[in-house]
Amino acid sequence: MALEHAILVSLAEKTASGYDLARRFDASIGHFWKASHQQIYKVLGRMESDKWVESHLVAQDNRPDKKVYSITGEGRDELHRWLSLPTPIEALRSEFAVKMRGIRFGDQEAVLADVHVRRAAHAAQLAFYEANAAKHYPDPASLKNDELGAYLVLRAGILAEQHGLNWCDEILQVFGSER
Amino acid sequence: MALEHAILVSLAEKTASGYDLARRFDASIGHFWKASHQQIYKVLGRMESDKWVESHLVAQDNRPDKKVYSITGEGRDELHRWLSLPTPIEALRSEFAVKMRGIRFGDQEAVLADVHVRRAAHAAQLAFYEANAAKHYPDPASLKNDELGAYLVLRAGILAEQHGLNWCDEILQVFGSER
DNA sequence: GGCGCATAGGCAACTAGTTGCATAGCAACG
DNA sequence: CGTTGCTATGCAACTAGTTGCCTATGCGCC
Repeated sequence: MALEHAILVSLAEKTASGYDLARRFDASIGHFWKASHQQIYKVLGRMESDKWVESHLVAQDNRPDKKVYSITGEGRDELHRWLSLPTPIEALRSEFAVKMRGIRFGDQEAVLADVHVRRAAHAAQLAFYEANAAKHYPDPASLKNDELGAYLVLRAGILAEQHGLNWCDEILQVFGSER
Repeated sequence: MALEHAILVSLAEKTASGYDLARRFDASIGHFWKASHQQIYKVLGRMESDKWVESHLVAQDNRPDKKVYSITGEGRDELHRWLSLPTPIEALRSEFAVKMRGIRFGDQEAVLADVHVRRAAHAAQLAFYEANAAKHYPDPASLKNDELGAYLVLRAGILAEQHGLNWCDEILQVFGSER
């Protein structure tokens, strides 16, 4: 499982409560690794027994108490070890691709309507990423070391959305329904 | 779950035994939906009780008997229904992206070596897809209706590998280790 | 004759992840 | 004063998928 390691990366960047992590997994990190808050709390518990992270309770004004987690030395060792491991090629699973493969067994118009919806979603996400890139990394040539990771995955997001957009355009072109 | 639907698409194209399906999920379909043979046999059993598929035993010479599955009318109805449903945006999960985000917490050289390995894998897969495309679809303009699905996902494969390749190149360029 | 390999089908145990729900404090709205 | 909504944490039950193992036929190789 890599959720542990995604959490380690996130906690290495900045300490956080389970709730904070859940929000990070809804936003920045969530663009390349999704996790529900239930899953996060469960895994945090296991990681704490493994001594990869430790927590302390923080009382807050006007809000419930929270448990702030931070990465331990052991956690950093594990992260370092994992980063040097060869990454297995991930099994990509695309329900959308399954549909495209089977398009001739369904209602072509309905499927193409879905393609249009996806195309719009890719375009919107691409615009969001590009605005982000322009705002936070106006000068990629002079990036600091601690910004490189976030920059690289933002670039991956941009490339991925362009890829998604291109494929949608090809599909629509093949069926001659560009509009 | 979409494995059922991936199997329905595959059986709608051509009847198959569980073993045949497992091989298809290792090859063509496997490029966008992975499944182990254990998972396939399990799901086929459920699909048969749901009347989406039916099987009959076929005795073979010099080989064990096999159970050949074919899609039923109900299965075709279900496939048709599913194809018209809006496709949820899939949660992409990239362990590799998690590593890139966390690269500063590990051994940079070791991680970049992994990037080189992945780059080579993408290049090889791209060459494989392109050879396939040249062989099977030399003239994309005159595709028959029953070839469109397979052609479109092959194009998706090509675009995806180019995307993977581009990202690896960007990473290596940022770290100035193109070699 | 033993070994590896391809074909063919499966079970059992486990892990990862999802869905649904529960609890609780406090703020803002009407 | 009740409802909605955000913060904050978590359990229970379930589903999907993985890992490891097993059976069996028959071929070719050494």
